[in-house]
Amino acid sequence: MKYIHNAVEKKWQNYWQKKKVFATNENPQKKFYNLEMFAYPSGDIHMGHCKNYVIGDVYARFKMRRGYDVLHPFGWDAFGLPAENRAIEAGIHPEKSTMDNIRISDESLKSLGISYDWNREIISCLPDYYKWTQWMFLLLYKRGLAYKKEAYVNWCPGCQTVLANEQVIDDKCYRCEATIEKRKLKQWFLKITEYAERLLEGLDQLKGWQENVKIIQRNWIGKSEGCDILFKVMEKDITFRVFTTRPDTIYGVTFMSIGPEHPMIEDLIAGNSNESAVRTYMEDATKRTEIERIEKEKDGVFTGCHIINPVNGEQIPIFVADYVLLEYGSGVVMGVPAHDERDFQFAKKYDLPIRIVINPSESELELSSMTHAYEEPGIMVNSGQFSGMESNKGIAAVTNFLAEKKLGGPSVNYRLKDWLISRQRYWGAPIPIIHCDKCGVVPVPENELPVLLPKEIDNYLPKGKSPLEAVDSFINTKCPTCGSAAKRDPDTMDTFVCSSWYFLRYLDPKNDKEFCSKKNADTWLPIDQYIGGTSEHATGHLIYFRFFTKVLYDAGYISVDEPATNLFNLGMIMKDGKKMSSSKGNAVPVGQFVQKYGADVARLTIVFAAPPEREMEWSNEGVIGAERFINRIHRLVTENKSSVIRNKPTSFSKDEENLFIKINQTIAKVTNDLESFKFNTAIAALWELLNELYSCNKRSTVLGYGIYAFIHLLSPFAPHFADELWSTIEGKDSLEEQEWISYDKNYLNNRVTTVVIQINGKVRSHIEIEGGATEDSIKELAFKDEKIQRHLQDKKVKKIIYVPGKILNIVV
RNA sequence: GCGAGGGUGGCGGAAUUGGCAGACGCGCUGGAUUUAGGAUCCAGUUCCGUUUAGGAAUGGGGGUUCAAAUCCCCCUCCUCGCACCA
Repeated sequence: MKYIHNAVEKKWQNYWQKKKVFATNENPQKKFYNLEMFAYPSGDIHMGHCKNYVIGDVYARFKMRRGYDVLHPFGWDAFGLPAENRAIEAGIHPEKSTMDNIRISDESLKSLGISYDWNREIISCLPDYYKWTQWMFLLLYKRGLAYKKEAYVNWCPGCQTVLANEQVIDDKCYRCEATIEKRKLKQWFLKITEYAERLLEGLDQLKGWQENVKIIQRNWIGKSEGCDILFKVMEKDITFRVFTTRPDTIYGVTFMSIGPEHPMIEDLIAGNSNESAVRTYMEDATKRTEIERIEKEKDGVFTGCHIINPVNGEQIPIFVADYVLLEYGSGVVMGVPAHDERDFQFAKKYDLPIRIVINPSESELELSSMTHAYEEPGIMVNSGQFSGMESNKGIAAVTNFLAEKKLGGPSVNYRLKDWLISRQRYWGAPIPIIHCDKCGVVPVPENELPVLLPKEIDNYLPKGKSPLEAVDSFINTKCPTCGSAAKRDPDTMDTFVCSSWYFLRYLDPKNDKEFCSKKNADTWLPIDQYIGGTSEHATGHLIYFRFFTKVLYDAGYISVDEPATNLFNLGMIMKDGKKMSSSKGNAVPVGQFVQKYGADVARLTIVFAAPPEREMEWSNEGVIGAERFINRIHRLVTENKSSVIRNKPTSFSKDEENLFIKINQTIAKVTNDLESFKFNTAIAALWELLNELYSCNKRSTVLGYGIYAFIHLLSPFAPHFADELWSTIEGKDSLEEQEWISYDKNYLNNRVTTVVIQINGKVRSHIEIEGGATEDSIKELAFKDEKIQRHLQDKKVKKIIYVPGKILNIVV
């Protein structure tokens, strides 16, 4: 008799729903916030998406059974490029497409039996959600953390919108892979850089985050300590502030480079003879993509102006050079060719002087034989009063010297840039700002939120500026301050804004007065376990939502300043060596799979194939194994139904005792493995117990108890099947309503232990001992052992090492 | 280039305060049952050695140790992140 999954799985899903088994306890005693990352509704949901849900579900169910009041919600990141691009492909209005997809996706998740509290489902493209996204924007605006500026920004010609730095991967768009261009546009930014230091420091307290993710974030924030130096331009009344980490090389400066986008260039070149040459260079440089700029030989053009070195009064030429980044430091760099490789190449190309000011401590550099810059520390030379000083000390000395003379001083720079959130796209939360000719930028008053995204729109296709600009009823409005005609900001917000605060909305999803009450926030925060793919989110979402948390903390709305104490990062599901996706044609659809094999087989396949944090290959072999596992359990239980008992047996034979020990060991192992996300080895332990129960040739109370325990342990992984088995052994209700099974500490150790006998570290024999055998008695047994005696012939025993209960190593 | 992680049978993977390498699964081999099975059950399955005795083996080389997949050094390959950050 084979197990038929379809009817059974439906039956239990209905039962869970009817009995509200997964409804959140509003007044938790022992709260546990278990959250899987927000996902965009793709409609054709496939196994590649499911790992997140399945792993999170196993953990949530386990925690519930351990007596926690678990909050396990889910919702949809429904705005933004992924959802909109999909809608455009299908030629369907984004709202219809998104809501249809959500319906399908919800069905799929329900068919997998994920233990969400569906009453708390949130959908970020609905007004009752994005009202609060807009509210968040206004909060940031009020706190001076949202501002509009004109800047060179990443423009995706495919998606026809600007993108944040975090959305540009290798010079390409993260959604459509078009090569990114630079455009000078006026855009909204969030001042995440103001939180750079706290985002960096906060990482230290995140003990439950993998070191790897923290390292990536540290690098992304890119703190760099150094010194600012003020340089005066000789020909004009201009002073540049220049950041350097190597003020000890200040005497080696032989030129100055300024980035081609720098706004001061116009002032520098005005009226100079090479004005037009510089303009041409600037235009060419701005047109190049970042990769083109990196890959080509470093070049530049002389501006006609000079700068004065503040420590020795030298006059130094100023170049415009496109290897200088406008966004880092001040966009002006001092050129020290002897001690910086880039400057070295530049100086060689233009035959600029190279002056050695640092020598290695053991030798002296020879200018004529130098092929590369010397970037290591050493001894300062040709450096005025600092000559002879160790360069590492010289950094502080020169910095102090400059500070005293008011020519500069210590400075810190971050690689992190402000977060560009404007999008010239239809499918997003409108930016709640009104532009008035008289009053300027005016925020929409809170009581007028949400600023609704108009549903009726002739053309929502991206076309380089926001489609909302063409919707008169939307764009034309009155200034809230002076009442005269004004226009709304036409852009929508980056979808990562929506996902920066969603974890708070689950705490109070129906509240129409606040994004979340303080009480609920204090009850549930922080997220106890956050689960998802971190590699793709390490520098985006996971920084953004930390940033939002800190802002809300500062504003007094929540009492934590880090959102999640534990973060578990998942590896992706692959198929044929590639990431599973419908566009690559290697997707295994959830609907079809569940129909054919059942949700529990899907779940078991995912958890057994590989450790959750590792990438896993979806294979038919894995499915076969999971299927066989279920059928084997089914047979065992049906054949022994009548002998199942729920109480621990109290008396047994020696064989039965060994089995009882195995049962207790398995309970302990599965419990520990569940706690630490080692789901694959938990299943392996269950297989072991299953095989052992199978090989019992005698029906006994221990076997009966073993089956009882097995069903318990199986339930987080295959909940429908376990509940069904539970009911066939006359269990009441669902296992979800039962406490997690405990083990008997007195039956964790085997009665008989095997001591390995080694000679010179090689295994030669085994001795089985019962109870506590002394070292001497083991030695005695070992030397009587036939195999050992043979190996010891003609040899002298030098030393004997005994590891209690494990190994006896005889050294000869 | 810099940073991080990894390399274990035919395959997915176990084993980390150093203590029997290869748990568990897949596949494969043999058998049982079944009138044909991608079903089920039993047994075997790292490699070399006909069997036994034994030997070799955790990317390669060296070291520490009674004992190394595990610790240290050198090399190599793979994956990921960052990449003109001054």
